[in-house]
Order: sequence, then structure tokens, then C-alpha cells
Amino acid sequence: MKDKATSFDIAYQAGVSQSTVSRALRNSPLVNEATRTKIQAIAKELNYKVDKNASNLRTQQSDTIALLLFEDPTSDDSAINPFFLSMLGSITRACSNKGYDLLVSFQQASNDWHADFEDSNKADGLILLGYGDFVDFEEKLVQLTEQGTHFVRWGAEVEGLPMVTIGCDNFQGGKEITEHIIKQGRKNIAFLGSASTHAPEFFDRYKGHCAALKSHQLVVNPNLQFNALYTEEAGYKAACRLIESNEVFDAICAASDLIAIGAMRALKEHGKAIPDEVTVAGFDDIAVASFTFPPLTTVKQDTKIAGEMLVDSLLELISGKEISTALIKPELVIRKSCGE
Amino acid sequence: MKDKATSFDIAYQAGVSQSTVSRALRNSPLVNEATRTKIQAIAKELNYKVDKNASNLRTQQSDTIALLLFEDPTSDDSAINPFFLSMLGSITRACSNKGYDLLVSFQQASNDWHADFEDSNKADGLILLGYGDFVDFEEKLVQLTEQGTHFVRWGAEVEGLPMVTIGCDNFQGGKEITEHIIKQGRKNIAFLGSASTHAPEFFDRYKGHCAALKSHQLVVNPNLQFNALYTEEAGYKAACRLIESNEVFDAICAASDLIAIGAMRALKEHGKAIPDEVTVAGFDDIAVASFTFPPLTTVKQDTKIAGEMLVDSLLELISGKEISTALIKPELVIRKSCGE
DNA sequence: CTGAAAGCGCTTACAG
DNA sequence: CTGAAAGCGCTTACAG
Repeated sequence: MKDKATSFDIAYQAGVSQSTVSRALRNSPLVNEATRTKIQAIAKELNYKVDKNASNLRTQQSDTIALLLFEDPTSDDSAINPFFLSMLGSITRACSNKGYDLLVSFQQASNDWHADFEDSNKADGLILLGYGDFVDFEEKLVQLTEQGTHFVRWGAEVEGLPMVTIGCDNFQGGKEITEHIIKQGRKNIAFLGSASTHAPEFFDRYKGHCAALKSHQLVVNPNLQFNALYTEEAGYKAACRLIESNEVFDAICAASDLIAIGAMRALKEHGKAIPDEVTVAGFDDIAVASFTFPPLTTVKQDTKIAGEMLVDSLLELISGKEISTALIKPELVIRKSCGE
Repeated sequence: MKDKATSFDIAYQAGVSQSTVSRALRNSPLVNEATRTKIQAIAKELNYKVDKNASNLRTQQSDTIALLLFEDPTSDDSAINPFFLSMLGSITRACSNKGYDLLVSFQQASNDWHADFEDSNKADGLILLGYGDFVDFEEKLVQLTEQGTHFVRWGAEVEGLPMVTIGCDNFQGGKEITEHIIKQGRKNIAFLGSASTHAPEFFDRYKGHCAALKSHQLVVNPNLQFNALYTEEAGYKAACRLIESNEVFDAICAASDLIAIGAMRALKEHGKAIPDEVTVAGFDDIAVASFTFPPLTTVKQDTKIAGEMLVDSLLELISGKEISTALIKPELVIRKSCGE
């Protein structure tokens, strides 16, 4: 059982040429019905599978997509950001549905990750997903584009960056959640999350947040914005700084669920009741969000739709079509952390 | 920039033969130091990458591992069981560290998934991960073994099944968590989770559970075991049946965290206080477990270690070594759902 | 230390 | 509808 059958073995058994075997297995209309049936039966019996390396080498395409997940710094443990884990799941599914294989790889944003997969013909295109200082890898994205690599990225649309981006309408999401908080009667809303070009997605959420404040005649108090990046721990620390700042606040609008969860921990430790004294809102709607206490009001980024859009766009790009930047609609998910 | 450079292009520029280029790029000691340096410089400049398809075809190995995640039935949405998602993350990391690529694929347990990846030379070996009715795919596992496919699986050791398994010591885990529950003064402990050969991991946990009861002179009441498989919803329903059964119980030992979380929902709906009236324990220690209210006492299966063991074992198997079944040690994680 | 050559297992243009 | 043949881009035994 050890030696794998080749198309020549099948040709021999079927009494035809190897070319005909290849055609038959690819369901070429050129092949006689009876011949095809016979060949396919033999192939099945021999447990024959087309050698992908040979066929890819010949056709110069791999029917494989590479997903690059980058994180900086790489966390020690296997605790990948749950939002990206969920995206990974959804992308895997979407690839399966399209008959593509998916190569998954972690990358340090600092590495020379850019075109390895496509240049080595392991993949027909790339999906880029992750976080890290955007300013750091902006130039790599430009490089990728210049090399003509087929790729799509998940993230924020950045002005002046000529590349296709699939992302969430973060501005809209930040606006809607803030309006919800305001509707619950809060007026002094702190924003926990970095607000700079280093983290464009958060920045867009912040801009939406500010827009909502203004449209309700509320002041944007810059002292109520505290930097925080990605982790629960960062959220916890930002909330501690907020509490110690002695600024008046009755609500927290966090740039992500993880930050919100960290903030809730800080609030509890400081004896602040949620939502009575301080309401808390997140962003992402990761699985954990419905199990916090109280359950977290947040903005859902639909990872199922996002994964499908990323894969669909990439496949169109590979097939030579023009694709354009697209934003998915954020969706307010009201639970109890902002009051009923 | 569009046409990819080949080793012939480099040979031409360097004024050597293509064979020498190939050797130099593989750091063969046969190549003159100066020649090697020169060739590598040119390769870098041309942005040359070895074509994986060609090199795999030639060497007949792919430096790629395939991860098959199977689920039956496949859920509609992207909500993969969080435990497996975490495993996926850890396996991805472990592969990176070993210089292997990882192909990820979802499979219906019912499909003809078995040897596609290895037979088509896309991967050197397989990691099998997932759930579904074990009885259904037992024969496929046997088939895989007979075909000489290189694979390791995550799961329970099953008697009489001659294949390598990496798993958690589920018996021990079930025993420890039950002893903890007993130590908190509970005597009527319900077990929520299937206890049959269709779900061997749960069955082992149940056996450990029963062993703990017996060693503390408690009766094993079969009416307190309720079937539930994998989902929060299943846990919710099992707990409802338990409550409606009018059996006396003061604790729930769930076969997984998701089941435990569903059970907590049912208890809350029926006005039962956790942990005062009923204590609840889970299994897995998924990320959500620390955010439930009250936080869930559970048994941790360390996915980081598990992922590394799976990858390490598979690589040894591929390299021709003998490997043997191994169990990772479960770890009691005490939070508040079983009392302080 | 280097080169010429075979061959990995396919796909497909070409000829019939 | 079928076959003989070229060629995808490498790696490596063989000869020097």
C-alpha cells in the first residue's frame, strides 16, 4: 500500500495512454464516456489522487490561499485575539466552500513576510489579518502592491493608500454605540482605545464616537480618551488611569470587547456598579461578550460575512477582476452593561 | 515585476550553472563560499523564491501538515467550538516554530476525508481534531492506519484501536473535579454529558466522576446522568430535563464548559442560585470560563501543550520514528461556581 | 568545487 | 476521440 499510484499505472491498467487518463480524471469532454468511466473506476480502486505538486507546477496555480495572521508583539501563549480566531474560522469555512485550501501562518509584523507564499507558488493569493503598529507595516503593504502580489487585507481604509481593504465601518459603529450610550442618559463618556494613525481602526471608532457627541451637543473632552491596545490587560490599565484621573465620567466606550472586559474588572475592583454608576460598551461582539457580568453591550462585526467577503474578493482579484474596498455594516448588540 | 525569476535566471546572471544555484540556495557545503554569497545576493535582489511545487515534486515531501477539523453536523455559522479554535491557534504556532506550513480544512465526518491530503502530496501528515459520533468514524481511522497514512489524532484512547492518540487524561480530570465538588460539601451531583462509546472523551470523564463518588462512599445515581453533546444549547436542555426530573441535586458536573454555561443559564431561569443552591463545574477551561457569572470552576486542558505534542508527535512519525499514545495532565482551575 | 543530465508527475498544444 | 511529446522548475546522482 505504500507506493502511490501515478497516472501511468492507471493508463497501463486501462490500456490507454497517460494523456487520456489525465483528461478523463479532469472530466474533459474530449474523452469517450465509456473510457472515462473505466478510468475513473480504476483510479478509485487504486486510491489514486492527482499529485498536487505536479499539477500545480504544470498549471502554475495552487488553488490555495494563504492567511497571514500577524501580531506584534507575539504573545507567548496560544491566546490569540478571539476576534481574529473567529475570523480564522470563518475564512477557513469560506475557503472550503470555494474549493480552495487554506494555509495559515503566524507572522511577526517585523518579519519579511510579504510575498513568500505567493512567490514560492504555495498560494495564489494572500489574506492579511492582524494588528500591530500600522505605521510600521504600511510600507510593506505598499511593497506588496508594487510586486503585484494578489492580496486583500482586513482593516481600516487609509487615505492615500492605494489598495483594496475589507473592513468594518468603524466610524459608523463608533457613532452608533455612542448614540446608544447617550440615549441611556449618560453625558460624560470616556473612550478607552488608542486614537492615532498607529491604530486606524480604533481611530475611526473614536472619530465616530466624537461625531455622535457633537451631534448631541456634548463636549468632546480629550482628557477622557485613554490609550489602550488590544488586550484585556490594556483595558484594565486604561480604566485604572481613568479612575485615578479624577475626571468625572458615567460611561465607558471601549474600542474593543477585550478592552471593555478589562475596564469592567477595574471598575469592579474600585467598587463602581455596572451599569448603575458606569455603563460600559465594547466593540467586536466576541463570544465572551454575552457571558460577562453584566452581559456586554457592543457592536458586532459579523465575522462570517467578513470571512466570506475576504475570500470572495481575493478570488476575484486572482481571476483578474477589479475589486474595490468594501465595508461591512456594524450592528449594535444591546445587552445589559449600558442599562436596559 | 510580474514574471517570477527561476534558478536559471540567477545562474545566467551569476555566470554559473543552474545546479550550482540550487546548491548554493540550499546552503550545500559543496559550493564555494564566494560563489554562494554571490548567488544568494542575486537571488535576494531578484526577489527569488524557490518554487515549492517544483521542489516538493522533486523531493517528494512538502514540509506541510494538514489539520482536519471535523464536525458533525456542521454548524451553519462560523461558531466553531472554542476549545478547538484554541487548539487550532496552538497548532498553527507549533507548526511555525518547526518550519512547517499548516493547511487547515473543515471536514464533515461523513465525507471521504481520509487520505486526500497526504495522497495528493499536499501534506506529509495529518492532525485529526474534532468531534462527532466516534462510532461513525472509527472505521475511517482504521482505514487511514491501513493505508499507512501518517497521522495523529486528538481524543480519547480507545481500547483495541491500534493507533496513536494524543489526549487529555479525561478519567483523571473527571475524578479531580468531582472530588473538588465533594470537598465543597455536595452529595447529589448530576453529570451532564453523554456517557457512551459514541463520545469516548465524555465517557472517560464520566467514569472518573463515578470513581470519585465511589471512593467517597457516595452512590452513583444513574438518574442523575443526562446526555448532552458539545453545545451550550445541549447543556441548557439537559439541565432543564434535570430540573424537571425532580431528582434531588445540589451540584452539576458538566462534561464541557459549554455544557456548563448552558446549565447555568437554565439554573438562573429557574431561580436557582449558583453556587449557593447548586454548584456548577465545567471541563476545558475555554476563555469564556473566567468571564461567566460566577466564574466557572473547571478542568483545564492545556491547548498550548496539546498543540505542541500533536505537532511533535506527527513530525516524529513522519521522520520514521515510533511514537506512542500520550495523555496530558488535566489541571483543576478553581473559580467561584463551586463555592469559595 | 562545478556542470550536464535525468527525472519528479502531471497538463496540454499538436498531430492524427 | 486518442497518443506522443514537451515542459513546468526544481534536486541530486554521476562524472569530472
